[in-house]
Amino acid sequence: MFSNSQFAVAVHMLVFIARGQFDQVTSEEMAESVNTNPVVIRRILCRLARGNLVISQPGALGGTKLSRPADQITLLDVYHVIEGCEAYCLHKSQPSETCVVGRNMLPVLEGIMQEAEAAVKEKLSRYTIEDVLRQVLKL
Amino acid sequence: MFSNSQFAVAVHMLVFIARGQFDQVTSEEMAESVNTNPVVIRRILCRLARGNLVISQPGALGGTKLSRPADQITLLDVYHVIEGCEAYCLHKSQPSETCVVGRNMLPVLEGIMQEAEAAVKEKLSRYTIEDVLRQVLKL
DNA sequence: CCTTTTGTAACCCAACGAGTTACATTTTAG
DNA sequence: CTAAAATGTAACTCGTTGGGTTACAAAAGG
Repeated sequence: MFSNSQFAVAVHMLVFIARGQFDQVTSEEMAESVNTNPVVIRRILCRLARGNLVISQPGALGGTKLSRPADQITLLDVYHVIEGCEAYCLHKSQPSETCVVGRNMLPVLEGIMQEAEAAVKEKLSRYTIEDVLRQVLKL
Repeated sequence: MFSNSQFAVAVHMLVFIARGQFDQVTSEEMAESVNTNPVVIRRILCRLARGNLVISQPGALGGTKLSRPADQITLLDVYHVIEGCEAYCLHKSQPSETCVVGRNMLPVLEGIMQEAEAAVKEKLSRYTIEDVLRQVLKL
């Protein structure tokens, strides 16, 4: 969960796009706001597009826009697109099969971690890109 | 949050110690159950000891025991000891100061992430090592 | 046809996690 | 007093990963 900066950058990008209501935005412009390389932006952009959060157009006058209004994109949507499959990290090596604790620890921990992750998702679902944009502009 | 296996291993260790109610347990025994190197165990053990969750004794017949009953150690206690300071990852490079979004994104995200982390902590506080041990033995 | 932009591949490098060896220190047994 | 067993910790390796960078094919408008 959030072990790299991709989620934060993705939210930043979406908010940046949302602010310029009408026009499309280029990866160059986003890179400048985030202060990183455009390729880093485009890598994340790809995933956002595949997750149907944005629509990108190549070519001159190309760029990216939101696929739907900013108040209909939640941070949970972003989380789903970015975090992929493994949200948390458990044992690296398979614990002992001959020890009761070793044998059963993983499934038990799995259950607890999923519960924790569900709590996070619930929180994230309560914020939209619009909400974040509003908070950003209010500061 | 949980970007490495230390939290899982720490819980594993504590449950392992709790199961052997009376005796002390050696890092060697824990390493066998977790299936890793004893030094990996002792590194985590150190932090658990400094966090007053366990008491370790060097020397022959030495080992480790819980500092208090297993039903008085929550997973939140473990989280506090293991996760240290930075629980989540935001931007790697400081965003643009000249862009409204760039300038204000970090504090806004910080607030949201702290709320998410609080939700996780709340969930973790509801489980004790005793609870986990019971679940493990029931499987 | 030229320019602009996305989409991706390929590479480098720094950071980090985990495993391992080694050893000083502590403590008990004999 | 010495040997053995255990913790505590430093130091090293190695594989993985994240992020930055260059390069280039493909798309699209003027």
